Amino acid sequence: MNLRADARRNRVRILEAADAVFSSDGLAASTEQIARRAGVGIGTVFRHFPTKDDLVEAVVVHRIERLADEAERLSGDEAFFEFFANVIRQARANLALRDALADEFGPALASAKQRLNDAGQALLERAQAAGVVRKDVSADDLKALVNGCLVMEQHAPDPPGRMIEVVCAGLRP
Amino acid sequence: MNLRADARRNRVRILEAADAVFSSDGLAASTEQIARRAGVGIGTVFRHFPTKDDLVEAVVVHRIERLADEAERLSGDEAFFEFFANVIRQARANLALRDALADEFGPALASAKQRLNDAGQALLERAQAAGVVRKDVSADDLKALVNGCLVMEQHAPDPPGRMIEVVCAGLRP
DNA sequence: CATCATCCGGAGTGGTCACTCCGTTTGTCA
DNA sequence: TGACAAACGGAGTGACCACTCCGGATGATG
Repeated sequence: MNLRADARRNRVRILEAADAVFSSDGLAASTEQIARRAGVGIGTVFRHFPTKDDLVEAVVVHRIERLADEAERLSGDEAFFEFFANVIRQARANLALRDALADEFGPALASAKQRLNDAGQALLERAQAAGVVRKDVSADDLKALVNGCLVMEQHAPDPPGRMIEVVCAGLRP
Repeated sequence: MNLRADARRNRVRILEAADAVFSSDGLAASTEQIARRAGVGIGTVFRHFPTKDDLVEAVVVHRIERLADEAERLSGDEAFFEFFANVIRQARANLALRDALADEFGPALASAKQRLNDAGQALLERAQAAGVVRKDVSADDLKALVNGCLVMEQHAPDPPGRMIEVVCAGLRP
């Protein structure tokens, strides 16, 4: 299971390059672009990560898990709105995160997204119980709201955050 | 400029096929798929419409112009909300319209979209003057709101229209 | 009916992508 | 230091796309 020194070094380089490229260009960026940036052949990328989805997961899963962690740590009646705004803000700044939330990839990413969704659902229900969010919004609507609001923020002119505010206002009873 | 009889017939078939395919599969559908459905070779499609954008425009522009017409005919303080809901509802039912609103294509489509946007802007300003829409929303936000709400409706479970209501509620002062 | 411009069909071109294969290089360890 | 497993590099493969090209078919015309 121990990698050779050069393999270990290249693996790190590939992950750094993938993080940079995916973050700025989105997950549709080509594997070759990542290989170039890492100073490595394409074959090397595919030995370390046999599938593009594997590379995507290696780069993105921990970001989503951190989002879920942050969500689970929130408290208070307004926690849901903080969660919502936080997800949008981070995904707006990171195209890898944005694409990971919008599209389907490997199973590890799917379960991380499930965790995030569960955390969001808990906050949503708490907010609804506190009467700060309308009751006709379900947990299944959450992904839709997040992705839609993300598109709004992406297309809207500066200053950022206005669309988040509009949607959050619409979510109140 | 008069076409031969078979050319005229094929042109109609291609337009019908393109309308059907683009509407149900989106504008990313391949030209070959349309040729097959029209019962025609790919070469024939490209003689009538030298570029895929040309074909897209031939199918979609009149739909957007009809939306603009409807918008210009609206009146009353709630007209903006009717306009907004109408655009979303139609684009949700027609993937060609959805993609045409979201992405860039030829110049004819661009100017049709401009007309639609102008009509929307007029309604927005009227609504803001009447005090039914918050004042910190600009005309440039319109496309963002429409596209984002479209994504919401696409991802949200039934019944349709709930996301429209949330966003419209958020747009009120 | 013959002639010919017009139009048709679909194999072919060039581009991009994820992914593979194998000859070559390199780290490791006795 | 020599020998070998491990890792590398990048040309090659196959799939999909928009778009082209030209030999053959066909509708218009006198």
